[in-house]
Amino acid sequence: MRAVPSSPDTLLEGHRPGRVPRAVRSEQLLGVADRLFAERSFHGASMDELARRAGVSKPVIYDHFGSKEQLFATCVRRTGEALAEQVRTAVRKESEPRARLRAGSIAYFRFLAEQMQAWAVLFDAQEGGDARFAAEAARIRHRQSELMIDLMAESAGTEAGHEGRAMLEAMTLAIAGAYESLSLWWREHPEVPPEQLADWILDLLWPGLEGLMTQLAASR
Amino acid sequence: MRAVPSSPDTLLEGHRPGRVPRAVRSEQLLGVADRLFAERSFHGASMDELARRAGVSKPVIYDHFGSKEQLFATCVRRTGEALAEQVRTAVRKESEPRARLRAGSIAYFRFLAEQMQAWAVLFDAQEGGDARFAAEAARIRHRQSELMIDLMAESAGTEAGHEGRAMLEAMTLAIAGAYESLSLWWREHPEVPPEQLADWILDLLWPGLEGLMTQLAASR
DNA sequence: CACGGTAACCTACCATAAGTAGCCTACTGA
DNA sequence: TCAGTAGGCTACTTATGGTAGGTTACCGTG
Repeated sequence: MRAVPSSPDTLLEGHRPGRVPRAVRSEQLLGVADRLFAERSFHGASMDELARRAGVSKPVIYDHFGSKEQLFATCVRRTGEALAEQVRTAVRKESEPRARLRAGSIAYFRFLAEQMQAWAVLFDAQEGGDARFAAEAARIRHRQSELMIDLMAESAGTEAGHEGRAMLEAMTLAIAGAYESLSLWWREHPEVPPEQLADWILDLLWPGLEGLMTQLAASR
Repeated sequence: MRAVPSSPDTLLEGHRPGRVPRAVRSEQLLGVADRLFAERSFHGASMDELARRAGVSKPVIYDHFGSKEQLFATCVRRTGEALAEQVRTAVRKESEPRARLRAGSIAYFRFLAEQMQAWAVLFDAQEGGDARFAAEAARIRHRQSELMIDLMAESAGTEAGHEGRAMLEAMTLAIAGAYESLSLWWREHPEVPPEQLADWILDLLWPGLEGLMTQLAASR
């Protein structure tokens, strides 16, 4: 075999076929992996296919990412960060707590709608099955909700002490879980607009959230 | 080889070693599988080890359950049903909506506390990784929350129509997701008592929930 | 302008674990 | 007594994550 390294999946400018600088290769591999995981989900994606699609041999991938799980974790983390960034930006455009939460929620669902692909990577992970990225998934969820709460608190000036700390963390995660599940439901009902989803979940969460915040502010 | 089938994991009365009626073997296998999945999580558990522990050969397991995933799904479903039963019973002991939700929540967390093992089976699934039991997990989550809402509605006499239907379903799932995430958090903070968890999440969800219910009742 | 060192890659292989084909054997009822 | 069958077993195949060890293009230096 070993014919001309026939144009791989993604054409990188410059470095014709083979031989590409490490950073570039990494990026390319992550891109291909993102797509692959998105369409086949973690378990269904094989490293052999990934290698084939990337026009590269398996050891190259292992040299870059160590293991399938690490590669997956990296993909998830990147997507999670992009999502967080979107939300953060949207939230910062508003000043009133409820408006901020609403804006953040809409941004969140919009991101999912645009990046169904990335979305799949993010959530099939937890659904998907192995308990292996629990850590990664949890971290994302954690950061996501912490972000929203923090951003809300920005305007409320709350900073809970002792006991309230645990509660805040727990509630934060619970909320993130609610968003996650709702996102899953949305997959089967894509006709519902993001704003609608946001309004629903705000109606559900906001009253209690407001109560918790004033309660925290009082006991500080 | 083929020595005396040396006492397997679980001694079944009657049928000494080998040869056991189908139903009994099924039950025994499910028991061993429950424990195995609980300690090793789906991916980490191998069918070879399961067979070894059960004192049986692999094809027997496949004859009973078809595949590792089906076996796992069965375990999850059973546990989910047990959980639902606990919750249902607890909820029925109260009559006021809020009290019912609280009782259900406490029962939910108590179940998890007592059955950490079963719990692991239920939730590592989603975390765990493969997107393969998504269906099963979703179904459980769905039923779980539907149950709680239905039981609450029992006393409120609400039965939404058209549009509200979708919202109710979505919110129902969101709530289940919140409980799930909270349960995950609880694993790292077992010192918090179930009642405390219940109160926290009630403070978070109840106000909005009440609002949604009256809103539905009005638009009916 | 050789030329040694290293970064980027590859071929071939191993190990594990899911799942299967085909045979054997203890019990049951006629 | 003796089929017929439910309950089991051994021994394989296949798929796939992961690795050992060698090969070639590139680049800075004497």
